[in-house]
Amino acid sequence: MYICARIFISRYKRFFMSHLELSEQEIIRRQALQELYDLGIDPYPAPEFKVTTTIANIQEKFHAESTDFQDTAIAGRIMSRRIMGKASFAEIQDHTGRLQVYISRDESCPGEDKTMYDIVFKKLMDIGDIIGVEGPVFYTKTGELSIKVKSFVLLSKSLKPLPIVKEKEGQVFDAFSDPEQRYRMRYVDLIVNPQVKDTFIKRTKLMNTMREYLNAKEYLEVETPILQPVYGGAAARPFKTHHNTHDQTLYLRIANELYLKRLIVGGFDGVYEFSKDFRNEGMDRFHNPEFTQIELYVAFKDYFWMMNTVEEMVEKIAINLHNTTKVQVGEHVIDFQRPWKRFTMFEAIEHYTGIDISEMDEKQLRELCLKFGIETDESMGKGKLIDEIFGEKCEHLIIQPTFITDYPVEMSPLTKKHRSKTGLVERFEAICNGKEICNSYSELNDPIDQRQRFEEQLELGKRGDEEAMMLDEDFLRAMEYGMPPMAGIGIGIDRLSMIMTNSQSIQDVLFFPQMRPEKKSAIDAPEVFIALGIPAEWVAPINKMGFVKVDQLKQANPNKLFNDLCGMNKKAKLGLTNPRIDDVKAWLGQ
RNA sequence: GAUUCGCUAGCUCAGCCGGUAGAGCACAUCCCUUUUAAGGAUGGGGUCCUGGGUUCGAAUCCCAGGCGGAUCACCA
Repeated sequence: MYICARIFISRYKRFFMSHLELSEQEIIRRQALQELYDLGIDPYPAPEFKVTTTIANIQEKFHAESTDFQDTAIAGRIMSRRIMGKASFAEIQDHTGRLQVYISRDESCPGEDKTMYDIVFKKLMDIGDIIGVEGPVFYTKTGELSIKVKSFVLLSKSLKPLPIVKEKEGQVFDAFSDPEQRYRMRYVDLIVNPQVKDTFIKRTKLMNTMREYLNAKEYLEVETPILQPVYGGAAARPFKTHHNTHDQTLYLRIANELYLKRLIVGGFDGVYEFSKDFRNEGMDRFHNPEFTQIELYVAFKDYFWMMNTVEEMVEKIAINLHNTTKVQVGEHVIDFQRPWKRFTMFEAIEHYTGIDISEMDEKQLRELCLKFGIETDESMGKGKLIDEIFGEKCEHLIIQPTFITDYPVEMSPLTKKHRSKTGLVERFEAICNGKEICNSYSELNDPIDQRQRFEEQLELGKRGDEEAMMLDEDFLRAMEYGMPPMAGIGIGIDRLSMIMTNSQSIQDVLFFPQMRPEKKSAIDAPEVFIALGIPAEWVAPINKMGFVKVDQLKQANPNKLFNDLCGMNKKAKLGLTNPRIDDVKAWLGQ
């Protein structure tokens, strides 16, 4: 009895309930799926489908006199269909583009049996299905490049209707543009919005350009720990996790700087890593909790050398992606042609505010912040105040790629002191489109100085700076063995990708940006309803009426519920035996 | 976290001085052998985000909540 009920429930879940939950179009597609099986057609076949070319290749190489492309086979997704009796047109999309195919009944079914065209193509296939087609390439009467289909095969049946986006002369109709849906269902976004694919191809090309550039210089691409017992190398709040075996707290890395430097101590000349870093902070159009940066460390170089290197590398990226050093970003055209402008931080502040702060002490800087309307608090040292002034008054105004050099020592605990200017360090950031795209220094390699800087950080931490760095004893030990002088840099891949692809939001350059979990309304399992004495087949209709929890159902008016259920049975042609009013009252415990 | 805007059919959106829920595309049926954002005709399709309140009556007005966008704050 128990087993019988289980079997019944599971069958009913699969067919009956599922149908009530699905949209009409989804039900129709599932019926088509069954009809395909009935015709002996596997909607998800195993054998390889051999494509002979890509759509882009056809579009590029075919012309009216071509004798190639007589036996062309392509595979892709049906994006539109126009059925005109014995002849139809469909658009197929592969990974390179879209092409029209022409399917006529007599060309695709030369024999007596016209089932493939009349039933399979016209009735059982839908927009979104993935098919393979074979036939010659030709131009239609209206001059549209097409494939005349001699045969076709269904490769994957689509059960959910795609959003239909149409476009003519650059004007887009019915765009699939809701950001939430685009980011949550990136696969759909990629199918219907071709420019999205392009953005991500550019992002990969950007990283490949860097990789090729650095490999050509024989720097070694390495991997370092993501789970770190002591996080460091940047100022940020971390994600915290726990390793059971060692009963140990671990942090997801906020940067990989300290590990790469250990490798330089170990004797590598140049190392780099594309690293996913994690910072437990706010989210907006420039910030995602996980993000990518490349960090590069090269022994025996200084920050001037690094400026030249990053300039050259980023210029190369612009050229590889756009065939020019000029890139359209929002309203601006940004030119990455070398050499980039260079300002010291003091020069930049003087340039944008007219005030020379190079001789000011902490008190004067605090007063200046007050004058500029910049909020300050007691935890802020001199360096932080200068950084605030720069951030508030300069950074957003810098559109063309510009190096800002020579930062205050307080903000840069891992940076070598300036060779000639006291109170400053040999550090630069490149600013572009009002945002930092990289951060670099002549790296501190004096272990005594480094220990002192860490201790100053601890002091800042005590003053309330939540981002002050932790003291990393193992890193200091490495440095005590002797660390070569070196230049190091971190480049934000997401930020740079945004600029290089003219994207407004970091979410547009991440395939799967972090989002809140999708809300699932709490519902009671069918068994809970059945326990009230409700026949299994009536649970789905009751759910459909909005009663998804039994508590909710018990509040219902039994007379109305009885009427509604009988009404639904009739209207939706469920073919069920109506309950009696006393049954309904019994379910509700009345 | 704060402010603000949005959530209506599979998709894009209208309706919002309260009175039977709409359009285009998509879908279904029929007709049609070269169409192109779209062949023609007919038709089906809704928990108007959720919950509460006001009211004879709420997609619409009020309150609370959910999710998302934008701006701001922290940060790369």
